[in-house]
Amino acid sequence: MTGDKGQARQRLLDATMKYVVAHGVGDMSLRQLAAAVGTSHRMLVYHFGSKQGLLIEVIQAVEEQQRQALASLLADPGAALPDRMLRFWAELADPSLWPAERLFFEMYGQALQGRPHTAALLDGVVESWLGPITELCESAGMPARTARARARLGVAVTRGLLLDLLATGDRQGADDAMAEFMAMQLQAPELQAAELQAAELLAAEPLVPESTAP
Amino acid sequence: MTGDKGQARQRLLDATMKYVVAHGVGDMSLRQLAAAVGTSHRMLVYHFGSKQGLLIEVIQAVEEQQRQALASLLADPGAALPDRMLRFWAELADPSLWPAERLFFEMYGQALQGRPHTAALLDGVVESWLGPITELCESAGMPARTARARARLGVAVTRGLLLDLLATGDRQGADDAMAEFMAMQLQAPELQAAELQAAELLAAEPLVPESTAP
DNA sequence: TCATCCCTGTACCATATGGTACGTGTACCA
DNA sequence: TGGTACACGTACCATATGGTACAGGGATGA
Repeated sequence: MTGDKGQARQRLLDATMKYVVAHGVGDMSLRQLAAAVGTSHRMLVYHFGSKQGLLIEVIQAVEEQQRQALASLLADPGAALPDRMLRFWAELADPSLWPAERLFFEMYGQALQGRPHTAALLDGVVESWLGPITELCESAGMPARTARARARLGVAVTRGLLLDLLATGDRQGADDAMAEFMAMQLQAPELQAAELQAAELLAAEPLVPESTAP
Repeated sequence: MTGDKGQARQRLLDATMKYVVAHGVGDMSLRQLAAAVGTSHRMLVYHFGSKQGLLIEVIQAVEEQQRQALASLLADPGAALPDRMLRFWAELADPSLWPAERLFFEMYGQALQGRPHTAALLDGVVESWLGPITELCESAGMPARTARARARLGVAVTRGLLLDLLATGDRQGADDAMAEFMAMQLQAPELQAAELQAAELLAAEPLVPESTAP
């Protein structure tokens, strides 16, 4: 129809992304997908070699979208740090992004269980965010170690609250918790002494393993 | 062998839990499971009715373990709040619990995507923790609204850092971030003014949806 | 001894899956 | 005009899956 080399393939990949964002990646079969995107499963194998190949491309595309989201966080350097964080949270918490975030956590969970392709997802899943955010914190005047810990904490808070939001749908509750975190940061921008104290407590803690998950 | 009614069933359920904790629940087939626990897939269907039935029981068992973990958090009321939180984190972060936590996040991700059985997992996944922890915070002197937000934040931090830890294996980094959070709490136990300010900022924020996940 | 009940295994079935063989159409280039 | 490369569909295959029919095994109680 088009004739342009690779164009059909790209069209299929885009349609697949849409389908996967909407339906998840867990119980995806080539035939269902093909029917949904208006082709035959034969074509998917033709263009992507195998189901694995397709999944890998999808995951890479998701990673690419993440990197772009990160880049957008670093843009607009005019605004103050808390303001930028608020904007970022407001974007992430918007329902229009929920399907993509569900997909992210689904693939994250599968990757943690060692699913072959998804495993690569874990490589930079924390580190790639840490660098830039750490710089952000340092530019706000924090010492290096504090900045890194604070950045890590920020990523954790964001993901944890997103998990909450996706499960409960309670936007108000999640916003309140994020506001609390912001407030704590505004109130306690520097706290090397207390931080050191807490770290020592943690290091000296006797470990008492017990039943299970959080 | 035993003759006691229901005992064989319980044995299979226990063995299934072990298998599922170790291998995940995503690509579990009755035959693989049966081979791993030393029986035939026929018996699994016999005892649990269907694969669905088995999964439901497994998930209920996981939830039960969660409730027990929560109960253990509330025990030992002698220690101070930050100390108790540190103990709790030290327990959760111990590698012996990682497999169970991987399973938790895997099922969480599947539940977010609407997998039939797992969906029930989301019901109390946040709320059941919020109540007790909120009480904890209130008993530490926080006003009600702050306490609830702080509790929600605590759950988010814990789960977020656990996600980090499971992906990176960087115990030190996760501990540092948790210590930072503790320090922030010690430094800023009361902050109604700043909290309100942040909440208003968040409420007035113009929403600018963009690409994708966290 | 017989009957009953719980448990277990073997063999089987229908289905859905990922992947392949083969044929066709269409555009472009020589 | 012929040829080549890409795109696409139909039919098919081997396999693995969840679930079922059937046939006991072994213990308990009458």
